[in-house]
Amino acid sequence: MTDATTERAPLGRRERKKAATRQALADAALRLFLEHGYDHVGIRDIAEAADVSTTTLFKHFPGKEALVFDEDAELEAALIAAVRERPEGRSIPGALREYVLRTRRAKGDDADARFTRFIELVENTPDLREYERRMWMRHETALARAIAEEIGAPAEDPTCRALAHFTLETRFLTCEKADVGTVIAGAFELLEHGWNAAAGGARG
Amino acid sequence: MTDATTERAPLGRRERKKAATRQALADAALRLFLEHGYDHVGIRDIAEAADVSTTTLFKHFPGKEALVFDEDAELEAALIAAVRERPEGRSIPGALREYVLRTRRAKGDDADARFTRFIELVENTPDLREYERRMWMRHETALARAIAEEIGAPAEDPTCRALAHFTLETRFLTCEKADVGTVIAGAFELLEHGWNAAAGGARG
DNA sequence: ATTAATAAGTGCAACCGTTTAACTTTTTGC
DNA sequence: GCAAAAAGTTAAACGGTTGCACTTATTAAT
Repeated sequence: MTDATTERAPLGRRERKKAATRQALADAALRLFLEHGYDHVGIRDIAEAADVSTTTLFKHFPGKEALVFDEDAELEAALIAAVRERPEGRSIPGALREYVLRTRRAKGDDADARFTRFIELVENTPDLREYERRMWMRHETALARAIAEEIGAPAEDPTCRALAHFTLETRFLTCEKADVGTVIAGAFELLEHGWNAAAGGARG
Repeated sequence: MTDATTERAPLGRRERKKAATRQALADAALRLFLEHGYDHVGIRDIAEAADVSTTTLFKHFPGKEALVFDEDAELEAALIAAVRERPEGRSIPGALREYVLRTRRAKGDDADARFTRFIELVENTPDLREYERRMWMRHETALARAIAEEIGAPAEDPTCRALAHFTLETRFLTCEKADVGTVIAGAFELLEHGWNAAAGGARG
């Protein structure tokens, strides 16, 4: 999903053109994907729809899947903040559960039909799901370090890393019949109790 | 890895030839991969080394990565058995931890140098790691059902599914400095305590 | 035994995502 | 102004994968 409202620096003629090309590519890609399905749209189609060559496309995006997703620098910051600035008396996995449940993309609530279709596209396209998962999982190390710092454990503490890993994984728990919220709750059932009971006692 | 010792049914001339071709392909692939590295060996190289055409290769294996891995029907059975036939008084996550630690492929212990090189190949090749992960994770549903059945929970119980998912994931916890065993232990630290403390009390 | 149906294997050309290399344009620093 | 660096563009290729038309070998039915 592309969000063009995040510009601030006074960018020169060149960078403006670059951004425009990038945007044209992302727009064309999303439109075509929604129209014909991810697998039925080729890189060459997208490039032509944006009136550039395929080589130019790959200068802007590292691969076909990346055409659909935006930067995620802010995502990691928010994730860490959820741990660091959690309300008084709330446990770390508790704060993480709240964050995951709050930021999970639900299909029905936001009135934006366009966004709903975007979510469906990702969920129904294995390639895109996999790509999103890899992107999301890259935050594991940062999250693990934040958790460890928060409780004064060594940066590589295995339990902290496991909590980080499992927390991030909750977003991709497969759910056939039960709805997503229930499955996530079930997962944190394990994690919260496990964290509280784990050796080391004085965990926040 | 290929293991030719699992034949039992009296197979006809045709299926014998088929198996031979398949074996030739797998052997050639592994040999070439170890020799030159996964990325430096093309499908066409492997096909030629096995003296078949690329079309034939894809009749036997669904993709390049599959040339390296064997069937995994037995793996799932063993996994389920670890839960079902666990010793008296041992908890389910306890049995799973024991199974995971026992069957994890350690580089140094088995005296087979060939096998060691095979493991290194997989671990150093992102494509192969990903493929192995996907194969392994396919057992999630079966494991979740076995766990649920074992404690008399509904087949789709979210906590059981979460335990299954997280258990399988332990094999792919990234570890930069700490060794694998320590990280797995840290993960089960969470899971075992969480499972014991989770609502439902009478869990075995 | 002949024959029809099935399945393995072949060769080739194509498709698709991605990369390379050569070339042109724009920007930047002197 | 001007040369060097950076970014943009293009056509061609590469590597995994698939489709198609065809040959050959095995099995099963008549």
